[in-house]
Amino acid sequence: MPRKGRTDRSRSAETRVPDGIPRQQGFFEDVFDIVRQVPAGRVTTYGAIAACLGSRLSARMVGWAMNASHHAIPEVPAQRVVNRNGMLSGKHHFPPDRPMETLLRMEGVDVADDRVVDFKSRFWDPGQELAL
DNA sequence: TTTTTGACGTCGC
DNA sequence: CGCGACGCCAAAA
Repeated sequence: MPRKGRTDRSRSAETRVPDGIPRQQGFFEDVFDIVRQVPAGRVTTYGAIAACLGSRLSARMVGWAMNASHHAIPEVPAQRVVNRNGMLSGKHHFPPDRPMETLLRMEGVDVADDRVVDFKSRFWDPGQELAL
């Protein structure tokens, strides 16, 4: 199909549907989709998601995508995504009314000192689960 | 359009 | 064992 004169990059402004709902923007969708598949009470890491996407993407992109997760639909449980240390690195980015730590505790994940307790057990590998 | 940043990860010193 | 620098790709300014 013939590509219009504009570049693919500039579709950002056009990716918005008339309803006002921002459509998932490429790479973001992949990240959101994986995060949404993370079961409650479980956590995953940026690197795991990045690896699941093909390792070609850096873990940074995952974090960057999560930044957009706030306006993503449906809501993305970003609280279940932590760094490889199990630290709630993004808690500072959560709404004050709903701290990341609180959300995790609510799901049954014990958090102490901004770290997931027994992170290893709580870890949910998207690459392994989604490989089915 | 180019430049900077970004909720990380891994290698190096 | 602790701290520093680089890399990765994409989006926002």
